[in-house]
Amino acid sequence: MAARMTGMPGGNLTRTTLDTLGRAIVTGEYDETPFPTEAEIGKAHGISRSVTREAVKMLTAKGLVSARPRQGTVVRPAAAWNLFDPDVLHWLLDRKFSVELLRQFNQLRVAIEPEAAALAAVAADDDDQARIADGLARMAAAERGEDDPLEADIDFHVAILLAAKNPFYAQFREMVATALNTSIRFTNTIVGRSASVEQHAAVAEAIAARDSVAARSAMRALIGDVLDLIDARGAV
Amino acid sequence: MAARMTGMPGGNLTRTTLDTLGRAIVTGEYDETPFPTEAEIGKAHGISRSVTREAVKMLTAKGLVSARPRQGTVVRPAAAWNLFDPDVLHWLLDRKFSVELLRQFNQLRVAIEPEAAALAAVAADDDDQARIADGLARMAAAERGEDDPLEADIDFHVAILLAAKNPFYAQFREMVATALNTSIRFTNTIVGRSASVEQHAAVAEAIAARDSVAARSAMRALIGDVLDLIDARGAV
DNA sequence: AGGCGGACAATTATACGACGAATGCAATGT
DNA sequence: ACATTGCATTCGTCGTATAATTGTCCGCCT
Repeated sequence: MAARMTGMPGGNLTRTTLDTLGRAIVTGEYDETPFPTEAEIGKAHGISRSVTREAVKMLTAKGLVSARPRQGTVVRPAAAWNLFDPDVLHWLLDRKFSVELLRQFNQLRVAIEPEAAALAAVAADDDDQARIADGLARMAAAERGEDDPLEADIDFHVAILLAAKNPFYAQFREMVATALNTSIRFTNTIVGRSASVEQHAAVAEAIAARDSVAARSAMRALIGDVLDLIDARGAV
Repeated sequence: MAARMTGMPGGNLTRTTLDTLGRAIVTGEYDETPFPTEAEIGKAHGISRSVTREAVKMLTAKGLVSARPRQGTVVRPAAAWNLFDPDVLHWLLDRKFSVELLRQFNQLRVAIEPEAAALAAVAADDDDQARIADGLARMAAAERGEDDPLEADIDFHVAILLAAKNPFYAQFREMVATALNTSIRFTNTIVGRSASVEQHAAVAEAIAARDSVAARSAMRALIGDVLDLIDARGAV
């Protein structure tokens, strides 16, 4: 009887259940219908109540639901969701690729990354500089078709986030990675990225020259362009 | 035999266990000694394994630990922690009030809040404007000893974050609140906040005038001053 | 008739016990 | 010395039972 979904990646039952429920919640599957009870979830997925409870507890930890006796488990308003949780963000970006969400996320990037570049200009050590330079080199190589453009782009931005030497900025690492990953098909199909490498180079040079102000404005220009692109497209 | 810690706030056993374990982890209690087994945790706290597992699962959801059979549960490196989780941030700020952490957090605020103010200048509706004005008024009142300065300050900043009309910015709501809450005893004991109200007023006026640029720079100046304060103190 | 209080029921919270699966480690044999 | 095998440990999963909480509803009192 048990579903025995051991074929799924992650192997672990609780994890797969968490994923399924998380996705269902962010796709608004329980906006009208009430969230099922533990017993119902278990029956529907062919899992025991222990597994169900652990998955629900993890959803609770991420702010997606809250549970009380007699009331049942209820989906919390989206404002209470922990958007910076990698899982939650992943589910959100996967659900249907909303341009609106992409715009909002890049509005965040335009705040974070310029400041990260400014901090990096001050705090980056030799390893950080090397990593940034490497990311840039890979972007240039990708331009010539010799490397993966997405990976290179991600590496570059992540290198700067890490070079800021601030754990809060480092936190955006996985977020930027997943967001870039899902947004690339959008931004890249619109415009050639010929200018992009130059802009990235400007950022890298400013950081290498330890010029905080220049690094900040270069990065702001870079992401600002992406935002303009999205706004232009979104306003259609 | 069971500890019956029903006197604790939050009432719920799993929650209190989560809190205890979370605090222990961020205070580095398991940096040397290995993380205990589920059975050990249960025995130590006088709780069943179910509760233990659910608490550990929540820690897993927040990125603090990872578990594998035979290997046991291990504390993940701090870089993997979900710093933007309200619980995690709370535990961190509570642990011993590190000036370094406060500085790093305000380095984040100096990225977020000016941009939020700029967005608010564009997107704020009448309710948002009213809330911002109210926060400012309360700060002024607090200046005269007629209101709680901390609450007023928090309300003001939160109002701007919400006015940005971007869920990612709204996310910082609880973070700024808790951080301000714990940092107030630090920043407030150093300098009188006479100038502070004026700076806040400048931000509010710029937003009311729908002047993004002015709002951004005013907010940047405000938090920049806080940062300078911390840097001056931290550099002793 | 209307408000109020208590019984009832539904649902999560907690607990206990058992078995399975994975895996690091050691013993063992070649 | 090395590969293989067996073992012990620990998390993973399951099932069931009981407690606690609280919304709902019914009946009683005013």
